[in-house]
Amino acid sequence: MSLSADGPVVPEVVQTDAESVRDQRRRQILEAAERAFVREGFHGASMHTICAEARMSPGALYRYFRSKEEIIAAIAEDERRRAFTVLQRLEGPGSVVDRVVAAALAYFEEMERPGATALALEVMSEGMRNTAIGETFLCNEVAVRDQLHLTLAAAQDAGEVAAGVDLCPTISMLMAFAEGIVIRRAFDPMLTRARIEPMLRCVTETLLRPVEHADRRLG
Amino acid sequence: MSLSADGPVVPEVVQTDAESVRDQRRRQILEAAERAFVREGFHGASMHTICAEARMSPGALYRYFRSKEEIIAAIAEDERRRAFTVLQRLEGPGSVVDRVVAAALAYFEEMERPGATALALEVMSEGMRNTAIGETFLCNEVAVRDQLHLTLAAAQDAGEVAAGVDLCPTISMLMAFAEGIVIRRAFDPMLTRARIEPMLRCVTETLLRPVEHADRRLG
DNA sequence: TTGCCGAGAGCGAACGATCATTCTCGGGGT
DNA sequence: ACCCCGAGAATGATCGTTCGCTCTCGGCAA
Repeated sequence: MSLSADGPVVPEVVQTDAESVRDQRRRQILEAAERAFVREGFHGASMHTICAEARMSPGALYRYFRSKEEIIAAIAEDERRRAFTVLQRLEGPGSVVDRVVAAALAYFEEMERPGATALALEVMSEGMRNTAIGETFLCNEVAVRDQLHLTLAAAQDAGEVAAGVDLCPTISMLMAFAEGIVIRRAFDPMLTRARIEPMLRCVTETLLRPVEHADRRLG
Repeated sequence: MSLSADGPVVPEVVQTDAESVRDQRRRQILEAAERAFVREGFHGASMHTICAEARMSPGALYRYFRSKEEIIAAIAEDERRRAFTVLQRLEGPGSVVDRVVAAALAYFEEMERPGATALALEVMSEGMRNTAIGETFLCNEVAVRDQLHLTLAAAQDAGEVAAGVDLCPTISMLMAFAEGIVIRRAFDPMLTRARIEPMLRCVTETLLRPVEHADRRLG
């Protein structure tokens, strides 16, 4: 990065600070916008509301974001990045079931942030239409699915997942279950982590075991 | 209701026809609004768009609905009613697992209607804020939960569901799973009924079996 | 039959409010 | 001196809603 070896040039600290100030302003706006969107939705919240929430004039705000759409896109991308981060748990220690459950629990914890679920629902709604936000959302879905596939395929090779399990629909089921729990948790205070975990683990084990077509009854 | 016993008054048939025409217009508007909302969301779609979709002028439309909010509420209530209807499957023949799975499959079929999932997501988003639509949504959630509780409690009394199963969180899990599958299906064409059914059945059986705390490994 | 009547459906321009965005301009740092 | 930042008024567009008007149609007196 240093262009000259000895000249005092512009100290990197200053440049970093300057960028940091700009980034800080952007983050301030994004956090304000997030609060506004949680309260009133992407289309329900006006720029004036966001400005008020960020304690900024429209003129100032528009120096950092070119449009409302750009703010929404940035927030959707943040959401994407955060959701994807929990998949690091897939590379931790323990059995494959342990790791999948750990990732799911981390996801639930992540979504406990106030309004996180409301925001996710908003992103999903937007994702159903063919907007740019939808692109981001679908891209993330594919990335999550790929990551899960890598983990489960390795576990299957190692004999930890039954050979007869068709991974793709199984992954869909796991993702559906996790997503469904997140949404339900927003309305249902009974769904604590302590109550979720054993069932989640049980279901995960069931899904990764060989398919049993025999008609079973409870004993 | 009849003020005179023998007078010819106004024949009821005429009145019925008049109401039918009005109901037909209302349904025409609701269907148009639904299409518009699916395309652009509750807040994204304007009354002009809805009017164009319904081939009506604003003046005409406002004779049938007092506000946009009223249209949204009517659509949310339709959604609620439809979703609740599938629970009739809980009273059909077969084991409790059969019946729960049948209800879930009926729900998936119901949600295959174009845009149904988009609409449901929109209703959920709105439901997260404390609007009147949220009231409708939560009311429906409770009704579904109660109905499931009745069925499962009866099955538990009959010994068909393990006595150790805590029904309330189990019901939450079942609902979460079903809802998650519906949402995922909107993005994932792989989730056909044929692929879903065995896994759904397997998971349902697992959830209704006694909790096993012992650490199990695949054989 | 003809002509007039009132009711209600429907139309589309128009309303005030609010939307996202831009313009103008004063103040502070270099 | 310059320059960029930020404030806040102003912009045209669009929002949900209303208003004044026309058209249609059934009933009734002549």
